[in-house]
Amino acid sequence: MDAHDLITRNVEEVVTEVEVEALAEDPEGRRVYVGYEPSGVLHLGHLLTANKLIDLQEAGFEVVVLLADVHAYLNDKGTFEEIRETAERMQAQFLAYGLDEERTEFVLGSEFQLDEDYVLDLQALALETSLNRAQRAIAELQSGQTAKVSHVLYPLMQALDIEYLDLDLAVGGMDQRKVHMLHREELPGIGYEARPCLHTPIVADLATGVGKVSNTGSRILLSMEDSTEEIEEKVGGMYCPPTRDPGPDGEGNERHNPVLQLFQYHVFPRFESVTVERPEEYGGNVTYGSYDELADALDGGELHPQDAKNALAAYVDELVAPGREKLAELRA
RNA sequence: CUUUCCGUGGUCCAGACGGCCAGGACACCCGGCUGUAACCCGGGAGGCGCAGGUUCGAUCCCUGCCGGAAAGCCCA
Repeated sequence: MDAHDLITRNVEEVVTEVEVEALAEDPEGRRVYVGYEPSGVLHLGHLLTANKLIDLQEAGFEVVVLLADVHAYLNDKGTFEEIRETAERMQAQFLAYGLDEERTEFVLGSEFQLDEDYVLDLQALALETSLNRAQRAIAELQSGQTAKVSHVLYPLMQALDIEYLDLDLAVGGMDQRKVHMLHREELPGIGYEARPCLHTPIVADLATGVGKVSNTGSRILLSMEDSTEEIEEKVGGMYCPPTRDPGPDGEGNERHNPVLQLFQYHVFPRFESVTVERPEEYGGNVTYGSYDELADALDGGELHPQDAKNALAAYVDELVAPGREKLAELRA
């Protein structure tokens, strides 16, 4: 796989193609980042962007992981002390998951976001940006809650981080695209150059298959701390019609097949092939060399959802195991 | 600081004259149906912000407190 394919595989949006193609010409030593609000336990959502970072690392990029403690603080996630503690655990889990320690730089937001230059640029950006524009870029805001001033500061800082971390590329889920667009539109206004961005897809709700909507926190959440048994149980409960393309639900919400999505975005990028173990009664073991082969088999009825789930649970377990051990170690 | 409005299961809402088991939707848990899940069917857990007062009796009326929202200037 060449650099460009590696950079853009499983990506939902590339902003812009031209800029990213230019990066792909000579990726060695380029800097890319993802920012995360520190969270004690990684879940599959984190790992989706982490997979992209691993791809980019393989393509020659230097990876910066921003542990956004100040952002978490602005989002009312606790005291700085608590937040930094979870940031440390988060870092350990990312390394256990497979980020190359030699080529990954972990940066705490507070290391530079409180510097005078940064703060003054933040004021400049605040002067440039309409309240409405900033408010629309806020990623997560509880439905009933009223926006606080901290909430509009949040996206402005994200935009500025990309400059201050001296990056060549920004990565985030589709939920971050508004922030990235704010960055691209407003940063030139204060004298900086906008950077290209990659947006990874957002996997549908594991329990219902509904995409985009909900965000109320799914019933099923697969995380680094799940035991093998918990993973089997959770995967067993996932929504999985025997098709690639489930129709909309009763309310007209678009649905996806999250079991297939996990194979596509989490399993195949990290394994050469996938072997589904099945009793003879159901046709015996089968091996798929690509996501499409597996998805076609499910869609065509040759692969039963239960068997697909059994295999998925086994692979997810393998992906999560190193991080799970690391967590146990940290807690001991 | 002052005024007004609001505070019912996890969430969003009902509720009455003060008394009758405080209802519903969605979510959640258990079981059935499916070789998975969903759908469907059956069952279940869970609530009146706090403290006083009035009353035979308060989730409902009164006072205070806590918490949330909006307003305060000019036009008058």
